[in-house]
Amino acid sequence: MGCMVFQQGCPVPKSFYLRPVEWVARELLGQHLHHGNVVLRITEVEAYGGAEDSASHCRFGRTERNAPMWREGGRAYVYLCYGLHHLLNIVTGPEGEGSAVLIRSCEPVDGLATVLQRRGHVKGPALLTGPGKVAQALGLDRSFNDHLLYESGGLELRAGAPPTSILRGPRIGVAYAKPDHREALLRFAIAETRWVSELGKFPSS
DNA sequence: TCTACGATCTTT
DNA sequence: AAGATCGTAGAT
Repeated sequence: MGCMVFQQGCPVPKSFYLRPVEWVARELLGQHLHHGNVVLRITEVEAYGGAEDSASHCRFGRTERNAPMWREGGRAYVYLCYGLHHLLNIVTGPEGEGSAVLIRSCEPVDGLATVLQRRGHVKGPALLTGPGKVAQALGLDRSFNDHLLYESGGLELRAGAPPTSILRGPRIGVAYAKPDHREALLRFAIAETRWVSELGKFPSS
């Protein structure tokens, strides 16, 4: 169970998600999100876990908004951020754990014309670095909240090529959290790609 | 009810 | 460096 590898193009099974959020986060790198004709390769993620994580939406316990996060892993948790951007999370762990992985950046694999159309006339229209851009490229809104990613139809996760090396650093935009959680190294990115936000905030090593 | 504030992105 | 823009959560 430590590492799960699937043949490329296969739907990722439910069991993949029912593991510690940090493992799932790392192994989501390289996997493919499918929605309609659009296919994106996940290049950057962040893990958020449990009621103890003061950076997580679950820090206040069960609420109406975070309900999907508390359910069984393998579903989407989509919410509106700053009143403007939809953010896509993938719920992990068993029912009641309250952990999820934020999808922060992706590289377009297919359906680029659709992505460009959805992005509009902004600079770097296909540079999907940042969670708001990812959800926009996939055409997601809150109607995808609670959607199961291991069932066919709609938004799906399928196996892609695993990365050869991974960057690890602190999460972005969680200044409000307690120091331990603010500084926790729970952001992961594929090293050999430019599809990563805030690259400078990884330890220079 | 009321109020403050975001797991952000874009332009200035 | 700041504005856009609104749902959520905690306070009243």
